[in-house]
This record gives sequence, structure tokens and C-alpha cells, in this order.
Amino acid sequence: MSESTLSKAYDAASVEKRWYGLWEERGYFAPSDAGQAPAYCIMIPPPNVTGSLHMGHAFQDTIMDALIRRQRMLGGRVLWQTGTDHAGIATQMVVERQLEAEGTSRHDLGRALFLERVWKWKQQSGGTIVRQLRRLGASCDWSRERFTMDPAMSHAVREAFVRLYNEGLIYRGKRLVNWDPVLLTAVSDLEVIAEEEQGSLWHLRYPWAEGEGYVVVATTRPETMLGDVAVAVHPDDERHAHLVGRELLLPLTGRRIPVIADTHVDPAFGTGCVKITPAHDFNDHEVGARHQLPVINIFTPDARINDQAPEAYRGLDRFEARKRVVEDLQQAGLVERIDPHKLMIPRGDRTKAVLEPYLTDQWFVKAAPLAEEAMRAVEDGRIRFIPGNWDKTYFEWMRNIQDWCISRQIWWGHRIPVWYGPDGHPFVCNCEEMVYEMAAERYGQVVRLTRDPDVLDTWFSSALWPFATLGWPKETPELQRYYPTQVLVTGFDIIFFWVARMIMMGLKFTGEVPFREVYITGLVRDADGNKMSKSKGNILDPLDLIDGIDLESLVEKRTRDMMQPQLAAKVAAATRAEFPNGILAFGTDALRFAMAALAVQGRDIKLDLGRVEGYRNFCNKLWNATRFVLMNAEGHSFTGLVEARTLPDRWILSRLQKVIAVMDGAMERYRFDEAAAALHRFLWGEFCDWYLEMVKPVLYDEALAEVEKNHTRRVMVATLECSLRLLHPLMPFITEELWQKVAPLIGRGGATIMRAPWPVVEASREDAALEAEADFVMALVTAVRNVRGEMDIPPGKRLPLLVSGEAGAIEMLRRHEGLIAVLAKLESWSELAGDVPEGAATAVLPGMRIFMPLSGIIDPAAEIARLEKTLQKLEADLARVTGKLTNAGFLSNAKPEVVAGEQAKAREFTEKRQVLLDSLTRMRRLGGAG
RNA sequence: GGGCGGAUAGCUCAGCCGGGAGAGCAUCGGCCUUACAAGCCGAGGGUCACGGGUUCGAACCCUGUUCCGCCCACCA
Repeated sequence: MSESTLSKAYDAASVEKRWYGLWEERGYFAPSDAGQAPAYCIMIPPPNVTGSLHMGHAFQDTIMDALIRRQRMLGGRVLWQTGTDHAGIATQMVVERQLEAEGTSRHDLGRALFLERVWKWKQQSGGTIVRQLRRLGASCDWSRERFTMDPAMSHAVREAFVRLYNEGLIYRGKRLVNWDPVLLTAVSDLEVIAEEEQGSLWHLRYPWAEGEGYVVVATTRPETMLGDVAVAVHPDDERHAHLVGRELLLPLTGRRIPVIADTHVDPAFGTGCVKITPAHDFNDHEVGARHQLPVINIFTPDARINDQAPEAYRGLDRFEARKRVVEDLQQAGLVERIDPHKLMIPRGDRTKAVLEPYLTDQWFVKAAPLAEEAMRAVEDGRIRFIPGNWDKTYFEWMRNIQDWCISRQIWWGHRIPVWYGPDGHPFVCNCEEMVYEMAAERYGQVVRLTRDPDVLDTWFSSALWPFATLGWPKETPELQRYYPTQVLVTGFDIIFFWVARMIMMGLKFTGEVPFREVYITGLVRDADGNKMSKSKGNILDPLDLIDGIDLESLVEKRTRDMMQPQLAAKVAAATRAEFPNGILAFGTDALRFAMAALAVQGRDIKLDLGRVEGYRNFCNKLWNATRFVLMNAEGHSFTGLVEARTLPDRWILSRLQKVIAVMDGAMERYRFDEAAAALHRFLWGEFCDWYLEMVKPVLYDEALAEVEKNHTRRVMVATLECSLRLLHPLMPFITEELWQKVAPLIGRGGATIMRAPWPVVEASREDAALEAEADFVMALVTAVRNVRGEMDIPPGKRLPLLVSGEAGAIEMLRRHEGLIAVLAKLESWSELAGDVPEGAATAVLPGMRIFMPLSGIIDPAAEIARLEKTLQKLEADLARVTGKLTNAGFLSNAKPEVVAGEQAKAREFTEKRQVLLDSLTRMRRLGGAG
């Protein structure tokens, strides 16, 4: 018996558990090898191995999976390439923190042992995020999973480095870079987060070397004065022009420094005199270079004062040094004043340490030549951003692109493939053995080489992801088949870090774009619109929405390991207020559907749990609709039947074609919100609310022949079966579960819905005239229900109905009287003969007036109120339409069909108005009499 | 300083080519109608941020203003 196979309520957990393992085991995620079918490929943005799944992943991976599943059903050779990123700095920090807890450090271990330790950590903990990804139903091809530190990936990285180097696009140089004094490494410009903080502007007096007086300079970093080499004024600044060329005595150091003129100075800021510290400020460095000034570095790598500075300050941390320098200057009477001042402080995006401009040897990628090609690819449409306006952001950055500092002084990462000879000559090669041969050739003997100790920026390997994962630099079949990939789905936050660099590298090494489209998603925010972050304590874990979580566990989770434990109480309180009962288990499908429904283009999404719950209910609705279908179709044979005979059958099939078309259009335009809305509206609002109700009188009619019922049973099953396929990309689990039961009934079964064909519009099933007839039936039923609802008539009470109107409308009613009688709970209907009975409620439909004699049942006053309300709305509508039709401009300028439409409305409204007025008159009479 | 978004029902958001303001949630009323109370049937709720313009007609196009958000940038 069918009913026993489906429980009464949908239980997401038990359904979801059943399928993923099977799909993966049976290899359904791997590309089909279907001959010459078109290839379709998406590269997952590889999540950090250190990461765990967050809402952003849930959002983006749902979108990617929906695209992939649909394409797979369309029959393409579909690859969703997956893998993880070694995340150099993040991973190294995780392991270093562990070492710290054990009372040791990476330096105690040494490089080799440390790396071993990181690999061990990766083995044990690196799989978290890919396990979580599976819970989302992500159908990536795990058999091709890559890690950015795999040997093949490392080979590709070295190859890319060597080729760029040989072309002069990678070079080494001593430059001022952003330096993280905690991590002791350079970082790229993009890894600098500048935030406004409250500081001070110190006004310092620098006395003249000869004679009386001083110059006042304003600075936000007084401690760097120990490295000053000049004071600059603007060449056109008349106040200071006479000072240029004279010498100052730099306080605390005894050094003499010149006053110079440079246009960098803004005469309007501070005193118009700027101290120049080429070693510790990007602008000053340029000024220094222009004037051939010396560069005096006063910091050690961990930002303590070094031996270049006077002895008194050596060894002091930069912040202590600041205090001491200011104190000493104050003692000497050299501080004029200290103003509060807001300024931008640069911090490292990982360590949050204040960064220092620091002069070191680093490796750089010469970006401008690569950027040129990359811009052209977007200009000429080889790559398209969705939404389109992101190309502005892209161009803006590309036009002003700076050389990319790619060397990092950390250990976890791709080591730079450069070896130095005894004289410092660099040998750059993909293969270590070859390097020694190259060296032997140069020096005439075998020599010892030392390898560059640095590793590459993690984003360097990420930039190669789209082709390196497919086998580059080898010309593999996969590379030929799947590259360029179709679409990249990612967030705007990594357009520069990743998207732009993939485009540059892709074009450079393959001559082709890495992807044809870039779909930029919004950010998932909390219910109040705040960015989710650990420190704010407002993180929602997608798995908690899937599995549910009780309040105490949620509070514990949000307050555990907080960077600022003092916030824990506040976070706990806010959590208790927002989720007094914890979070319900909504299941993966509901979460995915919510993500799709909220995926509006060009806008961040505020995660509304009510929405997720609503879609959990939708799952349940679907579940129960399927139970109903199974109960009524199982055990019957309707093979060979293809016709749709009844109005409901023909109507639902016609509507189904529309949904298929809408779904295709929406998915192709990346309008997942439209896709979700169309499916929801069709399945709940049309299939369940109307069709399944309309089918009941047919199936329950004992007088009707089985064959007639079987026609309807078949349509019912076929419609559901097709809908499940349409829904599958967004709700993979429940659709598989239900499809396995439904599809065999129409001989369509298969091992998995994943490989079932994507629905195709059957134009012959579309029938506008029939839909209009169905609309009439539904409007009539709704009108009766409306009266019932407003008049508080008991739902079970059967009512008689009187109608009058056009022959066509009456005929439609006659054709579907059985259906209408059931849906509207009518006792009988007849054409109005003579006067409208006293106390009848009235409603007006296109071409028909209906009257329900309710004398003694309804309250005349209530009916009067109802009619007046309707009339009021109608009057407003009529006034608007009349206004247009009496406007000469409208009549002469508007399109004829628009005018005709308005005229039709005017006739309809006028007629309706008259009916309502008549009814009101009657009711008032009755009310007055009673 | 430059650039990009956003402002529509109590809340979260749709609204396509300019032509009768929509959905979900929440609210109110009535229902255990044998698929579903995670449900069914109804109802109420809007100065489309504000000003000006174009147009026969503007939530939509142009322009100005206010507020909110984000990105980029070397004012010491």
C-alpha cells in the first residue's frame, strides 16, 4: 500500500541522509562521456582548508549546484571542479597558534619539521569544509578534487613563475612594501585594510642648524623623525620659499637635514612643512628618490628601533619609542602642540597588526602589461559581468593597477623556484636538478646553490586555478574540453584578489579567458543587515539551519573562542533575544530554496529565517501533494494514455509549459529569485490549491468510467513528475526521494533524477483560450468564497446560486457546473428569472452577475458594508480610466491596443458599478425594512 | 577626493519595454473540508524617500536633494 511508504509529514533529515552517499558512490557527479555533447564547466572558488562552511558558501554553492544540476539534466558533459586552497598565511597562523599552546614555535621546529606539521594538520582537519559542502548537496566531481599544494598544482605554479620571469614580467627589487611586523612578512596592497582611527597630529619644532629659530612640522608618527632626512615645503608656498636650501638640526639625533621644495606638499595641511622619512612612508620615499636623499631605516623587522637610531631608543617597540620621542622633545621644548586627529591606519587583513612601509627585497609581477589584455577581454565581451555594473569596478582597478608583490616571508606555500649562486646570481627553473646544471655551465664547475627562502602569495596559485586544475601546462583532454569554463560564481570582495588575476593569468598562459561570465553574488547578512562575523557574534552556521540547534548550544557556539571575551555576555543576550527557542531544523532543500529565492541581483541579502521556514513548509506541501497523488494513482494502469480531456487536466498542462519556459529563462539570466518564485507559485498556488482540488470530483465520481479517471490520473502524475525535475536543481534531495516513487507510475523511472532529462516545453499543450475558461471558473469560485468568507457563512453550508449575464459566460458555467459546485460548495444554480430576490448577496464577474439569496442567513448591514467597500474601489478605478479616455492626448498618442484596453475596462467597470448600486439599493431597502 | 549600490505594505523583498501597486512572513476573521494545522478559505494594510522635469500617462526615464551601505585613494 502506497501510503505506508511516505510518512505523514516531511522529515528532511531522513530523506537527505539517504541520497548523497548513493549519488557520490555511483559516480553521478562525474561528467557523462556523452559523445560530442556540449561541455559545461564551473570552477568552485576553492575554500580555504582552514575554513568551515559559512552562509556565503551556502549561497554561492547553492547557485553553482543549481546551474550544474540543470546542465547535467540538459545532457551536457558537465564538470564542477572542486578543491581547496592552502591559504598560506591563514593556515600557517592556525598551526603556529597550536605550537604556541604547546609552548613551542615554528622556529624551534625548523622549516622542514614545521611543514610536516602543517601537512599533518591538513590531513586531519583540512577535510571539514568539504564534508560540510556535501551536506549542502553540492554535486561537485569529488574524484577530481584538487588542493592548491598538490604536486601537479605546484608544478603549474613553478612553470607560471618561470615563464613570467623569462619574459621579464616577474622581477626582484628592493622596494618599500607593506610589512607585517607580527607575521614578519610582506603583504600585497590588497591585504592592507585601512581604517579610520583616532590619533594625534604632533606639531614639532626643528631648530635651524645655524642661527635662531625653528621650523614647525606636523606629523602623525613622531617616532619616525629619527629617520628623517629632510623637511619639505611646497615650491610655490611664499611663506616658506626663503627656507629652501637652509639646514635644520634634527632633534635627538644631531643630524643636519636640508629643507627642500617638492610639490608633494599640501601647503594647506598642517604647517605646510613636512618631515621626510623615505624609509617609513610611501610618499616620502618618492620625494627622497626625487631629491637623491639617503634612506635611513630605523626599524627592525618586528618594528623595534634599530641601531641606525640614537642609542637611547634602540630596542624600543615602535609605540614605546613614540612615547619616548615625544617626551624627550617636550623636555627640550620642541613640541609646539598636539592636536587630536583622525587618520587611516593600515592593518593586516589576517593579523590586524599595524603595518609598516618597510624596505626589503621582494618579488613582483609587472601587472600593467597583463592588465591591458585583461581589460580588453571584458571590453569586447569575451567576459561578461553579471550584474553588468561590476565591470566598472574591474576597469577602475585595472586602469590603476600596481605591481603585485608576490613573495611572502612565511613557510607554508609554494616556494619560489629561484636559486642563488655564490655570487648571488639567480637561477630560475621549474626543475631543481636542471638548476644545478645551469649553474655548472655558468661557473664551469658544480657549485652550491641556496634556494630563495620565500614562498608565493597564495593568490598566485589561485590565479592559475581554472586551468591548472585541468592539467595545465600539459595539453590534457580536460583542458581542451572544459576550458574556457562557462561561469564563475563569486563575491565582489575578491574581484581584485582573484577574478582579475585569473583573467590576467588565464589570458597569458592559455590565450583564452578563464570563464565567459562572472556572476557576482551579494553578501549574506544577518536579519539586521549586519555583516556576519565571529567578533560580532552574529554568525549563522548553514548546518544549524539544516539540522537545527537548541538555544544553549547556539549561545555556546557563538561565545566560544572569542577574540574579545568581554563581548561574550552581550552576544549571549542578543542571541537569547533573537532565538528564544533556538533554531528549527529546516533541512538542506529549504535552505537552498531560500538562498535561490533571495538571490536578487545587485543587492546583499538579509537572511530571513521566516523565509527559510516558509520553504521548509513548501517541502512539506510538496511531500503531501505527492502522497495524495500516489494514493490516487498507484495501483492503476494508464500506460498509453496521452490525452488531456478535462478542463483541469488541460489547464494544468498548459500552465506547466509556462513554468518550464519561465524556469529556463530565469536560469539562463541567473535570476534564481524568479525561478524559485515561479516554481513556488505553480506548485503551491496552481497545482495544489486548484488542480488537486479540481481533480477530486473526477476521481471520487463513482459514476465515472475508470478510463476517464485514468486520463486524469496520468496527467496528475505526469505534471508532478515533470515539476519534480524542474525543481531538482534547487531542491535535490526531496525531489529525488519523491521522483523515485512518482516517475515509475508513468514508466519514466531511472536510477536517479539527476540524470533524468530536463523538461522541454511542449507548445501543443499551451492553450490560451482554455486558460481563459479556467480563469473564469476560478474567478467564479473565488467570488462565491469571498461572499462566504465575508459573510461568515459556515464552510459546510451549501448555497444556491442565481446568475445572469452573457450567453457565453452562462455556457461556461453550465459546462463546468459539477466542478464549480464542488469547489464553491453550491447546492444548486439557476438563471435568474424575474427580480433579484430580497437579501441576495451580489458579485460581478466578466460577463456575469451572481446572486446568492441569503435572506435570513446574512446580516444586511454587513453586506451593505461589503458592497460599499467594493464600490469604493471600483469608483476609483472607473475615475482613473474615465480620466484617460476623456484626455485627448491619451486618445491620440497612446498605442491603439492600450486605448482599446482602457475602453474595455471602462465598459466592465460601468456595468459592475451599476450592478453594485442596484444591490446596494435592495440591501438598504431590506435593512431599512428589517 | 573618486566610484558603485540602495530607499516600494509592520518585516524581508519582487515589480522586465513607461499604461490598472505584487509575493512571502507577520496581523485580523472563519475552518480539524479523510494529501497537508508545517494546512485550508477569506480580509485588512502603500504619499513607491523628497523636490523639479520629460510625457497623454512615471515606482519605472532625466535632474537636484536627503538619508543608509559598500569599494577605491599617499594629505603628512
